[in-house]
Amino acid sequence: MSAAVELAGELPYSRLSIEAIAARAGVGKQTIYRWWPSKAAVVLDAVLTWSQGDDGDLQLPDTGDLETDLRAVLHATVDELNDPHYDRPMRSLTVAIVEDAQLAAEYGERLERPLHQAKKARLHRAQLAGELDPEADLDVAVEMIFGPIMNRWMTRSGPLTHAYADAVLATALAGLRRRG
Amino acid sequence: MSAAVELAGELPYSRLSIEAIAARAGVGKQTIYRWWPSKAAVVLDAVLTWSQGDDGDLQLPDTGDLETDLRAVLHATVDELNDPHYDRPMRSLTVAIVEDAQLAAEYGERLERPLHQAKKARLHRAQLAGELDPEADLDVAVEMIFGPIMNRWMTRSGPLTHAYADAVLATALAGLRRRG
Amino acid sequence: MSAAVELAGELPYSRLSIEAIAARAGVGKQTIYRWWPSKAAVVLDAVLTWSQGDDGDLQLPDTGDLETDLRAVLHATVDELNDPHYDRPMRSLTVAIVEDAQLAAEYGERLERPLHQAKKARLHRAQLAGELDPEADLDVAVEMIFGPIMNRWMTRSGPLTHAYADAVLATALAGLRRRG
Amino acid sequence: MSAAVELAGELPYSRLSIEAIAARAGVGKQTIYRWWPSKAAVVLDAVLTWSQGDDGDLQLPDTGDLETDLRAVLHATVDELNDPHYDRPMRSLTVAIVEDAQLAAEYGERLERPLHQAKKARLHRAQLAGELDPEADLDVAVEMIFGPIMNRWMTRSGPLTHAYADAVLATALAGLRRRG
DNA sequence: CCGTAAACGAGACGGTACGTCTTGTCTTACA
DNA sequence: TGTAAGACAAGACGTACCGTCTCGTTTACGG
Repeated sequence: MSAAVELAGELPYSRLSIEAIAARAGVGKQTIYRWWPSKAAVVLDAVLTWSQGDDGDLQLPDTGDLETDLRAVLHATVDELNDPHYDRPMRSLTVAIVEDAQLAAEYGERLERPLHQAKKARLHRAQLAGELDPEADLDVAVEMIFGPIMNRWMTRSGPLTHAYADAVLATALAGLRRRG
Repeated sequence: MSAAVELAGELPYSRLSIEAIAARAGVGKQTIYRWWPSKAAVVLDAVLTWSQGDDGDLQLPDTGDLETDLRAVLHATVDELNDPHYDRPMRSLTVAIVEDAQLAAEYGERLERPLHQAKKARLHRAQLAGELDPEADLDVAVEMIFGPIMNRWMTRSGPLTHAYADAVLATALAGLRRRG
Repeated sequence: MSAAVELAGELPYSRLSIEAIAARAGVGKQTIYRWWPSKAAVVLDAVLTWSQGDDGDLQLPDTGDLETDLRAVLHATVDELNDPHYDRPMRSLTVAIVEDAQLAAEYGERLERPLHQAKKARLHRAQLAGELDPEADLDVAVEMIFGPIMNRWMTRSGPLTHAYADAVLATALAGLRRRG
Repeated sequence: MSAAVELAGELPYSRLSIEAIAARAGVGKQTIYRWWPSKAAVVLDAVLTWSQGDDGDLQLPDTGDLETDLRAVLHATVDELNDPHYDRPMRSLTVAIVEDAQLAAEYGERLERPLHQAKKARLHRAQLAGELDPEADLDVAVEMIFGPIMNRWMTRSGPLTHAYADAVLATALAGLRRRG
């Protein structure tokens, strides 16, 4: 239910109760327990449902210039991460994932992997176009670009700005570009 | 109290109760509430106490070859992150940090920043030695190297191996090295 | 629950905890709070349940001789008050009543009044038979007979014996008998 | 300390805490524990201190007419019992007495007995004057007169009025007067 | 078109933990 | 030396939720 997303947007994960979700949804507790094994699973499904609009555009933009395209994606990502409506439910989900390996696997399968594949596909096209080193490991490459940003978001180790995203992107691409 | 670390090593954060910590420490609950405002703060102090041995060696190795030195540090980091005795309390702390901006700030101040400074100092020496681009933003540089690894640890988005660390390091340094 | 009576028979009221009653009854604390507003109310209901056997015999003996009948009742009352199994829960209930006017009202309604009415009815029959002054206020009369005994029990201002009860009864009846 | 009386006048016994008494008196808790073994003992001493003004007039009025004199005493007693400033601390003390036989003994010794003796002395003079049966047990007589009133006060089994006191007194004296 | 069974809302239940309060003991620091 | 101040271990308070378990009551499908 999307009632879970509402509440996840209002409360930190630890304050989020199945009881409250059920009440908000106008639903008996048992109905929730019938369909999900844990609060974490509810949150995962809630976030999945909520972000299902994204599922269609599993295609990153491709103008022919990788850095331009990725910059657009990173800026959008940064904007989302700075938007409380996205930030709060996502933090709840992240908490669940950090605690629970089982859930992390399901999250990886259902939400992260498709996104990862889309990013990797864009990098692969760039590699074929000679923009990137043909030897580069593209899984690592995706994580070089997005990992530092996600890490800064999670730990709030610094301000999450377009400028930061640009710096990360520039450095990562510099390391990934064709040598020699 | 280090009794908190013990329990944090046995249970996920959500199952970790102040009641249990107090009982294990042979202490009244009120004593804990007197000194810490929340479970999260207890966990932070517990981890700080526990890792205080590290506080002295705020000096990264310096053999003259940056990549060798960082590789050693990253391998050690990866090994720690793969050790359940370190992983479990650290995940508890991470959960607390993801949920609570206040705590994240305190964590940044007391544990992360000194480590960050040490890493940055090593990079700075490499920059002076001409191993890195003199224009490079070293804060970003540190996060380029450690961010992807921490992110993979947290989200378990892939195996956390020495090889992965090496790949991240190589790519990051390639992007940071002197151009032209 | 009659588990409350057990505990009320073992501990003074101030040491009697809802936690302990719940544990002894094999019941969650919330279940008690759901049904009773306070420890006092639990004790009242416990005593009511426990003494419900008495509810049927709301008829005092009537041999035709009032003093004989009342003596029997008073002796039984004194014996009960001297029996720890009765004394201890009853003291708990009394403490609750002395402290809490609300509870006193409910106690009066549900336990004391029926007993009072039964006593008054016996006195009324005696009054019709000419054993008592037709002008006597029978509510006062009941309290003249039982009040001093209950007061001695509560305050332990002296030994609570059959002889004492007899002396009270004799004096009270002397004051209540037909004048002239 | 008379600070205890203040608080006993504001709160029911169960809410009265040694901590609060100490704080109100500007005194360390330990100082209280040094001098009194329990909260009950503090309350007893507080009430004793507070009512020590009465200690002098251990003489009941003696106009020559017993009923008139006792009526005056009973009316004063009833008025006190209906005055919250007296009622509340006294209820606290009563609760302590009902629960604790030890304290009841001390209370009997230090507060109740002198009053009882004064009442008994007045009855004794009446007995000598031929107003009462020379055979009457005066201890019982005192309790016949005061017991019903104290009992009605404690249990709130009915309104505590001058009229009630008069009725009790009249009945008791009727039973105690010279027979034949 | 109706009987029946699944899923439902509601919410009581035995429990665990919360964060607060008080108890009686023990320690510190000042006067 | 004695006292206020207050930390401490212990444990009860009353509340919030947990996950399980009946309860009737809708729906909605197969006979």
